[in-house]
Amino acid sequence: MRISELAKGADVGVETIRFYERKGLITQPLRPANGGFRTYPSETIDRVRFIREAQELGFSLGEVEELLSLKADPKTDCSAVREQARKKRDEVNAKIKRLKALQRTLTVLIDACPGKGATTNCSILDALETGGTSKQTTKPQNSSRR
Amino acid sequence: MRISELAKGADVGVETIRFYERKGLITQPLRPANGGFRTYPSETIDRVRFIREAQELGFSLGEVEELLSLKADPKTDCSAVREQARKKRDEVNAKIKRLKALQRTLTVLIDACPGKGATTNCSILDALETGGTSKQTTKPQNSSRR
DNA sequence: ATTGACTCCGTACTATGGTACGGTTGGCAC
DNA sequence: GTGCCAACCGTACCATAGTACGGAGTCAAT
Repeated sequence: MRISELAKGADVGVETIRFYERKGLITQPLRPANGGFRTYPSETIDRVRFIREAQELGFSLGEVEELLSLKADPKTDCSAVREQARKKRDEVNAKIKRLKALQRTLTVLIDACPGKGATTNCSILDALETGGTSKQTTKPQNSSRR
Repeated sequence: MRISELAKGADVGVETIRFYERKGLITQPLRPANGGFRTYPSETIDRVRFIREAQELGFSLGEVEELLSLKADPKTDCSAVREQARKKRDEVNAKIKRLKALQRTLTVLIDACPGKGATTNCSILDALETGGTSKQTTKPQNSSRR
């Protein structure tokens, strides 16, 4: 398939494909020696879709690369890969937990909100105090400036 | 409290506080008429912390503003606020679902990985086929380019 | 009253993740 | 073989989210 078909299939622009190629997230197929256009394997669509999905879930392209490279060097041992995957899974779990906390806060807000009248108590920051999204209520007083 | 104390309390740089002020995410206290430095109410720490937390959970500053403005205009009816909160909660729920799918994929990968030897089958994209993170296996063939 | 740390403010610079532009070449149809 | 669209490629530009910088003002201690 050609680049425009790939882009369409993954629902991104052609420029985005090229951008990912420059970033090394997808490998650019060689141009045929006899001249002409590059042809992409259809699996690349899945790869690009995965990139978008992971990105929308809050991973940077750098992190997406880490996720994708869970396959890595075919001559190295697999245990490192598994460790990486575990680490990533923990990260994802942590993120889920925090999102659930935020979700609870929003529920507190929704329940507290009378649904009509002035917007007293309809603040997410007020709801926070009741429901709690904060990971750290007591600050650890880190002295080192950033 | 002064700006540096606020920044320290929220674990961000002073410049970040100023940046949020420019963006309108936090209101800049007036400088005392008789000259001198601005003083910030301590609640602002919570506000800034919330901004960081929401951001890390994948909300843009624009979206964070939407979350924070779930309080909005004190003279308008509260039902709009509640609707907004519901919408945000649904967004958060959707994100949690997708993260769970990714988490399952990672688990499939971890389980499939022998833990030693060459890294065959230790690819997240292979695991995807087995576990499934894709929200849409059959593409909706959207004709409009982007 | 001078020093030093902090504040204020504008402007400039950075990184990330694209998006657009313009010129050239390639493929294909008529 | 002339058009025309798409691919190719480099460079430029954009928004977001800060971060750094330089000069002037402020506060507090010595």
